[in-house]
Amino acid sequence: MSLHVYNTLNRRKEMFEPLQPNKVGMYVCGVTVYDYCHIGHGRVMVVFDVINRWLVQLGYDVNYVRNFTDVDDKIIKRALERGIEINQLTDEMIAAFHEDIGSLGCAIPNYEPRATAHMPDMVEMIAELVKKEHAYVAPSGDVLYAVRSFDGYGKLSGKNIDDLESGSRVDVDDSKRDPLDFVLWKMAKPGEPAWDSPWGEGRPGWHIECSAMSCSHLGASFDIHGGGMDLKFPHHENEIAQACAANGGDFARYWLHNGFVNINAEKMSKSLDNFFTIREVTKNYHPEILRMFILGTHYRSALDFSDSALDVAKAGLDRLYETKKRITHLGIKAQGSVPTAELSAEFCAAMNDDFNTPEALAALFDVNRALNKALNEDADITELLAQFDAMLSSLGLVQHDADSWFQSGDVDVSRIEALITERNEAKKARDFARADGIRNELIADGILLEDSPSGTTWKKV
RNA sequence: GGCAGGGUGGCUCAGUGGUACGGCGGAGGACUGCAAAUCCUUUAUUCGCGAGUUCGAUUCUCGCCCCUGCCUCCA
Repeated sequence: MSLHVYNTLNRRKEMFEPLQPNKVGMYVCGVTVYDYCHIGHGRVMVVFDVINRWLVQLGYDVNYVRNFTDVDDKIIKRALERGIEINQLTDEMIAAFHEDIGSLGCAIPNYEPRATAHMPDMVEMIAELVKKEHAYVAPSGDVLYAVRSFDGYGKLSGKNIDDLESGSRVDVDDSKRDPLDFVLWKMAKPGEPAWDSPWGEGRPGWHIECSAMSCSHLGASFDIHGGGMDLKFPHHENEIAQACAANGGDFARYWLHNGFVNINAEKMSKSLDNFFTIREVTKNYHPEILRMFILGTHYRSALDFSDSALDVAKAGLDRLYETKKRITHLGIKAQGSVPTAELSAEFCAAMNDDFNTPEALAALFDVNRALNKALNEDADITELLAQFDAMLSSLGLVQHDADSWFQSGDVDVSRIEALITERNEAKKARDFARADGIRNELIADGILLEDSPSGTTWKKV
């Protein structure tokens, strides 16, 4: 079965066919860098990391682009509050972003453009829109996009302009020809960061940067554009209006949107102030647990965040690491990568069906069980191990050393090892009272000893 | 008000026109000096409620109830 993806544009699953055979251009909306990433951001990054991995697994040459919004009102405000330069803030947050997202096991995209590095592209696109009369200069001096000048406006989000206005919460602004018109170029107030433009010193509106950066890296028409569900309207709608009107291309052909992360059945967001940052959560839970948690639910569904959900994710991940640990201790290594044709049919079908990671995980656990069974029976595991490995790397899971997975934290390793040696001697002498005494002593410290034919190991519990 | 998505066992999460995947948890067993891990067996006559279509619906249609989201910055 070939890859099918749910395309928000047409509200159905479609067979995925890239513009150029074997090549995929994918743009994902990144973050505005004024604060640390929360779990919701983490979800987007993990989801599209897995999508990227799968496209690569399918043999596509993927050009993955993810931007940083490093000019914006919130950034200006935050820098002012902290009394630091804007660049200092954005550099700091970009570094933190890389740390956080990297800890989640996400590969770095091919390009990570910053808005401030693409001013000429934006100015050029705005000029084109003005020239084609899709944009106009308002009395305030701001350049606005005229939504009614673009026929397809509302197609992505399934809205029409008149409906939007009837029940609208859109601010009425006299300088706008239509309340839904949005800013392309914003005139700078004194003290604000500003760039030159034919309309005076100012800065770009939020939406134009993604149109300009995606087209500049991927062309006027490209394959995939992704992001969180909340960006569907107005951000992505506006991106389409800008890019299509300016370039005349298709812009993105497949629009992929991931669902929200919820807290107590409510959307996690900055505005509701009910968010957890990645670094907060990973203080208590290994980041890979967060990744497992994210992949346990289909990317388009809502994901309910709670400690108990993370505990469940951890339990599942532990199970996979147990297998890896057994294999590691037996000194067996996987032989290279597995071509897609040889990957488990169930796993492939799941991933090809709009990246159904929960179902893919079910296939993974089936292989996990088969592998342990084979190990118990001392059978040949070459094939199973290759499958196991390929699935894990497709999902970006179990990427750490198995022993350190179970042994992380503050522990006195030499003391544990000494006690293991002492206990082994006691066992040899059939002094089980002493042996159990040692084990209980360690259990009190959160250290669990496990005997196996290949020796005694320990882990933190 | 408009539009969109959802309600599946103790929890979680898939899925399908022919009585339901996986994980966690529970129970029993094998293995073990005992454990742990692993494996095996078991744990929903049932998929929000009502009606319809059908030989047959959790899956399709209609109505209802409830939840969430978008319509303003937001991943």
